[in-house]
Amino acid sequence: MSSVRVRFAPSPTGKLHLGGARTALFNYLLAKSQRGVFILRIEDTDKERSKKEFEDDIIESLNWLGISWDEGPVRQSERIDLYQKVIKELINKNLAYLCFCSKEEIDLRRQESLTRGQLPVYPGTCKNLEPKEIEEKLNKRTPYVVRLKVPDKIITFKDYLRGEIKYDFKKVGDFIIAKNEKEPLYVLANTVDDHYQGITHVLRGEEFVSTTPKQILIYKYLEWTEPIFVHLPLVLGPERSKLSKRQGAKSIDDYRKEGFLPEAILNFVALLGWHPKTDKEIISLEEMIASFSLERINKSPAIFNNSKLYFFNRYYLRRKNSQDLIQMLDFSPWGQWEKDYFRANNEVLYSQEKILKIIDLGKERATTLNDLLTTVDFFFKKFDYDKDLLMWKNIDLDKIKLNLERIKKELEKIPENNFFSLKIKEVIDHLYFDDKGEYYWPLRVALSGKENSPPPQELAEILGKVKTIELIEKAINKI
RNA sequence: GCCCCCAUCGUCUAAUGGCCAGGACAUCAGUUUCUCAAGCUGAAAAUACCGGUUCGAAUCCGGUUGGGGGCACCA
Repeated sequence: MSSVRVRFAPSPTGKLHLGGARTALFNYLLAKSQRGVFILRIEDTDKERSKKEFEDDIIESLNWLGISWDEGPVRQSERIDLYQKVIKELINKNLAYLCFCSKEEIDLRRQESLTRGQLPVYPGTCKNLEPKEIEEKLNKRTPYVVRLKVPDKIITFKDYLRGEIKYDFKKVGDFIIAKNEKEPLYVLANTVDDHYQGITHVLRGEEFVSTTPKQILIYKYLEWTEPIFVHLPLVLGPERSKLSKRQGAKSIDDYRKEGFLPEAILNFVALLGWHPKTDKEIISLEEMIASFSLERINKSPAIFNNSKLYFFNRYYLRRKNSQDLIQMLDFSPWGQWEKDYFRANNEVLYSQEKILKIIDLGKERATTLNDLLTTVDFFFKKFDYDKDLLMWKNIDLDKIKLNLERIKKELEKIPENNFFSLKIKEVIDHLYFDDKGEYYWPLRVALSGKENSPPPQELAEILGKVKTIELIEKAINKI
């Protein structure tokens, strides 16, 4: 059995989005699960729309996701000679011909057909031009395109997921395969590359089903073996239509910038149209490779919803090693905080160890990398709050003040080298009779300025004894 | 308009003729708890509709409806 060779063949006309990432992932998974080869091909035949920046974005996004390729990137713009050779061969075999009809002419006819509710089929005006005529027109430098002759019949082809699909070539007419000998169109260039790169399985979006018969015709004309076609169900946006920039579809790069983790995106996207055999949905790239199979891809389009992506991101973020997280976090606001707070007070920044603890607390409460630090921002900036925030239930502020003073007194007794959350908690737990909140709540507000925060004893440990006492005093003075 | 594809909880999906249609996210409730988050327990929630085949249909067939894709000198 010949080994599997697949490709991901994006056109660099936009950034990589979730749909493209899924197509890339499925190709990658098929290759890896079969010990095959995964090729990255950049389909940049459209010079108008292809941009280097998009190519860069696609490559960077794939790298970031951890989807690696074995061959490429191969750019179609660098293989023009190959396509030219094939175009010539098709013409020589009288399977394709030069068409000198002007674009305006064709467009006009199409409009007419469409308004009459008919299909715009090319009538074959240039199909049987005499060699002399062709030569004349070429000498006059008349612009032309290359059309493929289509048989007057219905052909059926097999899609791996959908089975036999019928297609009537009468409804298409002789279609254009190249703008000229050096400028092939998608149908041609894509087919030629798939053939010469020995592609065994074409996994691509469902939007390509209708071009498949055209490509199959080329395979037949050239007596090439067809690959297996697997048209993936589309990933639909919340508006229930194909993902596009137009509809505000976010790029992988956008998700990265928003603080999403590659493993979350991968896990999320893998489940769009595919499902492992078991109910285990938290699944790593390695596990996907181990359990991937084409049979388990389904046919119906998937509308993605963000809440599950958020869930995955929270899940992976919580389990991420804080040491690794340090490298991934955006610390640029720290400069500002440092100036505002630490420098001004002539204090030292947190030790590496304490930063790790801060991240530990933040990652439990964050959805993305970006809001990790903001959930614990009180560590880094001056904060203020209304004294009413110190109030717990209906207990009046005088009592709260008393409690804070008691906390302060007790904490002052703890030696600095034993100022740990466990010890702090132990001390506070000796203070209350039945309602912890009378002590913990005002302490939290004193240390964070917020009504929601990680446990106050954790905050105290990180802040250190001096800072903690200072913040408690500040709270006392407010009342 | 024409051609093609698709159809299970709100969303992603499992169940490839046969046990109460299972899981995940989201939602709600309880539990835990000083708050938040996380965790744990539970609830509500679906086979689009109409026929047919069959002892038996989410599953096979036909139609209806709905959704999507395509109809470029884009990919």
